[in-house]
Amino acid sequence: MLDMRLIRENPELVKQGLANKFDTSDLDKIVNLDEKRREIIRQVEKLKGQRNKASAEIAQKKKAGESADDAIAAMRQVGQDIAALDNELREIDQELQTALSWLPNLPHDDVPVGKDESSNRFVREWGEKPQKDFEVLPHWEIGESLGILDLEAAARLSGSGFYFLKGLGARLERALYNYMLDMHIADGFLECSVPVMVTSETLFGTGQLPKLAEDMYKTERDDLYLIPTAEVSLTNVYRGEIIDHTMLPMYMVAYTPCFRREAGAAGKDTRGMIRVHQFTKVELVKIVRPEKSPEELESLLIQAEKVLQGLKLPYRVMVLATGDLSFASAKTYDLELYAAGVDRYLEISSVSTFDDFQARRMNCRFRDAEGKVRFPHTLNGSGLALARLIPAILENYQNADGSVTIPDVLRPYMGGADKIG
RNA sequence: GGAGAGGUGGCUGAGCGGUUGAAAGCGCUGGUCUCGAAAACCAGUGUGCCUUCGGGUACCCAGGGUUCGAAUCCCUGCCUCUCCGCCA
Repeated sequence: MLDMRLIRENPELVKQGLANKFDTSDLDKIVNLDEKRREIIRQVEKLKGQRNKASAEIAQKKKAGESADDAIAAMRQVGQDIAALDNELREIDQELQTALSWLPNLPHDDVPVGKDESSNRFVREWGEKPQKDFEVLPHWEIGESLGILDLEAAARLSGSGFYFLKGLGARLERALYNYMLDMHIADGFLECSVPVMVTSETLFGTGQLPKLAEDMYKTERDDLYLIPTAEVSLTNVYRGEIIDHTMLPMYMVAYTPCFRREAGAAGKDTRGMIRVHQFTKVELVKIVRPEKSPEELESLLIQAEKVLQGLKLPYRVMVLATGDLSFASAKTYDLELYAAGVDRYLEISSVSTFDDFQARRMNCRFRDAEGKVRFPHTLNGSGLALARLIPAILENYQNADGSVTIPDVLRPYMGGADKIG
């Protein structure tokens, strides 16, 4: 949620930000609703002042045993006027809140302006693409031939867009998330195990609702959504609360399944486990003091990179263009992992700062050392997505004989095994 | 799922439909005292909105309703607790 005060006082700045994000919301309408809202508040509060005064007098008279019938009769009309204005105010409030809830966050000044990913800017890269003197099979082929990935079984159970790992494949997933969790915990993140079904209020808080309703699974009977990312459960942990500044910065990490309908993605990445409806992910979330958030973003990015460096997987860092940013994000770095079998870069982590956009939607605040109540900044980053990591390992660590070498750092988690196959 | 009880400030906990934004206690902050600390005493201590910056107004789980007037009465929803049932 954007600050209404900012919109009111600096509409041109907000308009520019929205334009850079290629958002077409009618900001003038919002400014007008806001003005109308304040006008009604001025009127109704004046009447309420009268009413409160009269009520006190009525109470006094009754106490003194005098008749207050005249005063009561006189206030009857005022009471009706107040009710009418309150109704009008409620409607305008609702209209204004709805309009505000559809406004995306504003991008930072240093985010490249552009309508899609072709404007994303290269930041840095790490590692060498593996040189292979044989044809590297894509992960779905090598996975099937090693007997560790059974996409047919997954389709039998759930239809297209699911994966079924077996044996050392399932073990590899477990090794990966244990490796990642251990690393993040050692670096100060609080390990959390969280609900994967949440209410619409929770999804509103992080900005998935109202805009992304079509991209999520919903349990109609109970009105709960399956989370598309653990960001939702972690970030909302103090929704509606005022926390003490000594709790900041708060670093959290959780391993969860994630659920995405991938509506509108038909035809893209139809093979293998790169784009699926259910995948697992280790997610990192930070809640921090506003003045610290730029450096917290950089260190969060480094935290995600550390996983790939440990696994010796080559990647590049991109900063997303304004048009490629998600609804709630003010600035996002993508980590793109090179996978030799499909011969392309896969988005494996998205590291974002939301400024106070999510905190406002969640109404999550903190009391600073001076006792002042303020909105914190929230950030998150994948650390990392397993359904992209496993294909990259199966492809980049593939050997000519059809086996796959297990990265050094995972071997302790794999019962000492050094290769699959 | 069935039966019952209940949701009040950071916490505990009062609160006949009418000076109740809300007693009291605890906690916290500042002060006095002290070489310093503890104790004691004194003072302060919620959030949002509107504002002509004097103030005004709203909020006692949430949303409706009754009333001149609601923390207090009524309805709906959510949540918590106890007992039973079911169950990993």
